[in-house]
Amino acid sequence: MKPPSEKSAGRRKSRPSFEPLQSHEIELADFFVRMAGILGVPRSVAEIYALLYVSSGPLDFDHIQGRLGMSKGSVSQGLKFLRDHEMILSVKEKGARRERWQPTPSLAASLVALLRSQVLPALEQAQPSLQRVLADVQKLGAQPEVIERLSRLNRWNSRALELAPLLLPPPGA
Amino acid sequence: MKPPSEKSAGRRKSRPSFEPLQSHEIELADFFVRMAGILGVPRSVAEIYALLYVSSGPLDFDHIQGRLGMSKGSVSQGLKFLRDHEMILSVKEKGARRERWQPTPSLAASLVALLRSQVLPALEQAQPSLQRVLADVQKLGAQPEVIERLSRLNRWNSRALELAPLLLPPPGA
DNA sequence: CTGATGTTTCAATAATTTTTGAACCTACGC
DNA sequence: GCGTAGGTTCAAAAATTATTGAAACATCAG
Repeated sequence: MKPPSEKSAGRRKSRPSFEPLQSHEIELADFFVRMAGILGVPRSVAEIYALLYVSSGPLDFDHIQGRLGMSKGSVSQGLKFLRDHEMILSVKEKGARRERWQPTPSLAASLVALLRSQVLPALEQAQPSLQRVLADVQKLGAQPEVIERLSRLNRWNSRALELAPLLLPPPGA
Repeated sequence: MKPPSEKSAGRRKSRPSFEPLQSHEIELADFFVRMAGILGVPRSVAEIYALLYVSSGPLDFDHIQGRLGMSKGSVSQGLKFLRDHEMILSVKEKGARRERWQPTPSLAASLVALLRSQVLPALEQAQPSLQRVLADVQKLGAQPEVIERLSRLNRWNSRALELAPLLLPPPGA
């Protein structure tokens, strides 16, 4: 029932025991959590990013887990998310086993990648769907007003798809 | 236990019985639900908007509830949300008791209002917080790299706040 | 007023999303 | 190869968010 206390941990593996977050770290995390929330990014991911953001050097897996007090699973998934969206970089020293992480230089670029990954697929998937809907209401002889609305929606979607590569340039360009 | 069947409803109040959604209506709803999801807007709200969007005239409370098959509570809250974000208008005929709803003319303006309401408060609230964080890390003598990052974040936030009124103009301007 | 219609509120429930942790991989140094 | 540090997976639990529906409220016609 009672887990071994931090201090009396066995000899074999001196459980490092990390500092709890400092108030400025918490405050920054709150900021990132809030912003992330708008885009539907989970709290744990935002916390990891915030920690890396205020840290002087790159941090490894165990430090992140220790300082944030979250589970391995969350850290692993969070890092995966941040990696996939090109928001962090691994800095592996030669001869070292573990990876260490830091934010990519540009937060702006990171946000663009994030937006891209959310919005673009939706726009692409919508295209044929919207065209079908428009065709349907035309066939069914709907009011001109409704047809006009749906036409406009279609045009918007097309334009957004054309513009997307410019506004949200893909990583390799 | 057994509710009175649709057809055999009592004389007094001929329960109207609304048509189920047609396939093109469902498809459009899916589109709006998807897009709304990106901004964290709940499904029921998106469905209401979609229905009004493909409907020829304004719809009243009962029609919305009936055709979408959702509860009174959801319809009420959904309409409140859409009203608050200026995404729908009520068209009450004189002498009529119930309100009837239709989308505002510009979906673009609606989206702007929505974004505004999500992003602006976050930016405003963040301002003092970010400044405190920056002050703290300076006082604590952090690495120049970290200080630089946080300075940049601060500048961004300030600029975003300045620009916001231009990009996301408030309703009355 | 009064009664009925139309709408809102909100506590309870349902649905969804996030987090956890233990089992399971994987690759590297030996 | 072998053992193990380092990390991933994923089913179950916890936390959060959305929906329901019955009761309360508001407003208008009579």
